[in-house]
Amino acid sequence: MELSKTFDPKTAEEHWFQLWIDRGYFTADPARAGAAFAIVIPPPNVTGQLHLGHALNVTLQDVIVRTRRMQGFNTLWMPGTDHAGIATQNVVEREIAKTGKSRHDLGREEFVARVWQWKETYGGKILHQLRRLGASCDWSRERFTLDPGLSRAVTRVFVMLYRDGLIERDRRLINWCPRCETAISDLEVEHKDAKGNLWYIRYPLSDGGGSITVATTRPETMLGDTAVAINPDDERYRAMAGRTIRLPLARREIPIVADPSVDREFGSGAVKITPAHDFNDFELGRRHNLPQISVMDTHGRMSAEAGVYQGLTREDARKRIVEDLTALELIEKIEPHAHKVGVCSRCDTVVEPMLSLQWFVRVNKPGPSGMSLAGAAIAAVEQGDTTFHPKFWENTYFAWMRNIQDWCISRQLWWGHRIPAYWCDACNDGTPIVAEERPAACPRCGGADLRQDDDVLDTWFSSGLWPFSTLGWPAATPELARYYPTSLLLTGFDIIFFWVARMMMLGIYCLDDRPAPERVPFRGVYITPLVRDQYGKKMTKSRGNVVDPLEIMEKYGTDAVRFTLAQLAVQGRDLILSDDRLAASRAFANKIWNAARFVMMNLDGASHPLAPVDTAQLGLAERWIMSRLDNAVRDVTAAIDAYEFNRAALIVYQFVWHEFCDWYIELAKDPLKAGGDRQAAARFVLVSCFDGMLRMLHPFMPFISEEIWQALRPYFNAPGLAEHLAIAKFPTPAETPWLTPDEATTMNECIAATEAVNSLRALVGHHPGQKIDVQFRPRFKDAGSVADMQYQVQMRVSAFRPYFELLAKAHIVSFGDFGKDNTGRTVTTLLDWCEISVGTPEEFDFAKARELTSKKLAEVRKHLEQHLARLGSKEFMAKADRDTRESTRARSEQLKDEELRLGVQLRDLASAD
RNA sequence: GGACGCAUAGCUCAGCCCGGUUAGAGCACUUGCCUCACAUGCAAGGGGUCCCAGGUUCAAGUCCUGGUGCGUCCA
Repeated sequence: MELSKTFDPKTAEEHWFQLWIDRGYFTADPARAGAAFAIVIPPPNVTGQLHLGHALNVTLQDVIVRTRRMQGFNTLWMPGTDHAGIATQNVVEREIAKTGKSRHDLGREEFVARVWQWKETYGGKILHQLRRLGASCDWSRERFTLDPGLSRAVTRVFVMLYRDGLIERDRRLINWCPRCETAISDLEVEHKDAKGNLWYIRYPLSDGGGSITVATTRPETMLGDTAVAINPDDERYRAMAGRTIRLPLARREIPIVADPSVDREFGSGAVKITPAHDFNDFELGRRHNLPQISVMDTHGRMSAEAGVYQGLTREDARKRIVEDLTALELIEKIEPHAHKVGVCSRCDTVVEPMLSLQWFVRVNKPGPSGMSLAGAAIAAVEQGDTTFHPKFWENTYFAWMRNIQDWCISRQLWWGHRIPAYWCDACNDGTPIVAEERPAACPRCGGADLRQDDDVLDTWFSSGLWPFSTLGWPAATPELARYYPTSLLLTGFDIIFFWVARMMMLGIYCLDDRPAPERVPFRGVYITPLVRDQYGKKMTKSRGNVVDPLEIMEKYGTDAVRFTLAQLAVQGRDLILSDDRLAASRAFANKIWNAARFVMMNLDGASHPLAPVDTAQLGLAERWIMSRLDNAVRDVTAAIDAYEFNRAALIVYQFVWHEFCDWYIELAKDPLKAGGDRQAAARFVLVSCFDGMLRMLHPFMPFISEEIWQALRPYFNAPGLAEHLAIAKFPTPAETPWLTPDEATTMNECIAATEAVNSLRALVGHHPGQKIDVQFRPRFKDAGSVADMQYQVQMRVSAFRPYFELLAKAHIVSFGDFGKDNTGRTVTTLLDWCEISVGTPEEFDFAKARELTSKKLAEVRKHLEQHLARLGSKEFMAKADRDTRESTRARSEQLKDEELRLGVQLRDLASAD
């Protein structure tokens, strides 16, 4: 079988992915043996499009999942999507709007049906995009947060929390999006810089004795003012506390109150208090028992409370009110003022703090366990039941959890889980009936006329259950027993609050029947870096610098994109993606492909499987590359275990390119031509090495590795060989070392000597292919005779001579005398233990060589001085540890010798022309 | 206003936790090679006040303090 000249990513990607799925390789079976390794995917929005954040997240998950699967773990990677309440509703509303209708025209039932229709048609898109990345999820278990099973879990948790007194309905100030017409959580509000004004408004005192000036950024809310506040320590206003003012335009009397929270430096030092439209004012109002007057409706228009301004938008009302106040000469001045405005993260509309009746989760109230939801979630991380990687993200988690506010979970939407609370119109009791199933009749009056609460739950409420609702909870399924707690969660830092924290709270609460460390939803949380563009900027739609992963996958191949992302995934640092890096990864794929072609070509005529080879009888080069492979395997395994994806990728890259291809393939060329046992051994090692290499590479580049592995598979001689690489065993290092330390040194010396000759070859300008004569000479003078030293060098060289002569395209002509220096036309380089000379052509310009040698000499002198200075320092000798002293002394000896030899070389070079 | 992260070659980044050879990689650049796996390649080479200032130490890119610049999150 022969491999085509170039690798075709597209064909391989489609073919192998389909095959893996058809064979059920990714299908989890809780009954199967092996320690469990489970990951739930952060469910993307059904409305989502694949972006680089997903690509990174999924690539890293796949790297770890594929590794664990190959290591024999019982692996589950749970895929799915969430229903994204507001986002999805918005998409469908926009669609309906094209026909000139609103959702209200359709009615709730019809509208929800339309959303489902939309979901069935377009909702699977992002999951298909994840498949194209090669995600080895158990696709047979795909879940959606509105699935019946998951919905049952949602209802169950709501009822549990309600009965435990941890959910309550309350009238509070919440963030309201007037465009989406729903409550949103604090986290769904983005704070943006805005240029506004600071209006200084004179409020006349009721007793006619002058006025007090307040400064505000929102004059239109003045109609809802119920006080003016000043700082009790502010001499300017202290006397006014307790007096009242007459609120302009509204003609109400409101008090002046003193409160230490008022910032004396801000504006005039006096502020208007509007408890129904500002969070700070709300708190202050509570402390002073102020009434709350809401002056806006759910559309953000002025309400009946606003009197003549009723029906105006917030913006128009502001204009009118400022005009009217101006006419009354109550505007003292207007200053430009930069401040932050809260906008809805979904639609960018300015959010309105609104007084509203909503459902809340009481996250700080002690539950049946004695701990609050937040408290338990904090404790779990403190105790190490769940660990963050990198660890510093735990600070972010703690900071937020310790300041967490009650969670407003109700949304005035139609798309989502409807709150399982029922109201009886007959007895009109005012308390809801909360139950998993709709009750047949009111338990209080027996009335059958029950109305379900109109609100739906925040989408994060259901995503908060994801790690166990997807496993079948509340039923006691084998999956739940086997895979919970999940092993790892990979997600972005931006949803530590939204999602991670909520899963922690709800997981610990729901799995209460287990011992403490088993309650948490995941043992580890790996926070993925942020992907930035090549200028280091965050990718955002508004910047227009969003890179479409599918496009780059098309251009470079999925394997190359995955490899690049893994290689750049450094813990705790953002990731900058550039075309250069992607191109380098594509070149890497090409390199591997061509190495495979080389091997395949040289297997021509070999038996499949290859005849077994006694590994103890292998040559040095063969055992050397096997030992390097083991080394790489060890390091890669450790790197993946530590979630150091960049290091793991680099190790694979270095081994494949700079050990296997650069050295072993070159070393194998000779035996491959030789035939017989040497050929058989080389073939065996090339194939074995490739096998190990591909297994190690597979988690990063699944497609090309599988493609090559299949081509080589017939030659593998192993009992119980897997049919496909996707389920083959991840390599482990041999139990006994392939090489003695001396043998390892020999190969290192061989490589160093080859590099030295190449360098000299380039210096003198010999053609790369030309075979050249070289001379080895002893470097150190020791107690023995010249003949002894020569003999020793000769012995060392003889250990690698055939390899060296092949690799360096060199012929060793002699082992010259030490001290008898080169006066001929040669150039020389120093190795640790010898020096090597090659002859120069007639026309060679020695000035170049002299310059090089002088430069080296200067460097050596500099370092020698440093070392001598250290050795000459009493303190160093007294305080540095013995090993350091020894190595410094040894190094200085070596440098001294190097200095001497370079000096001699320089003299020789000077006399050469 | 509070907190966190980052600063090393022209670019993108390792190395720092745990101080001690001549500070590395990829890309880019220069030179020479179409050497029968690969020109998406091979070989060689140039390129670094490790942001600044202090401190600790026999010894600092690495540890500590302060500063500057950039980024992010939370108010």
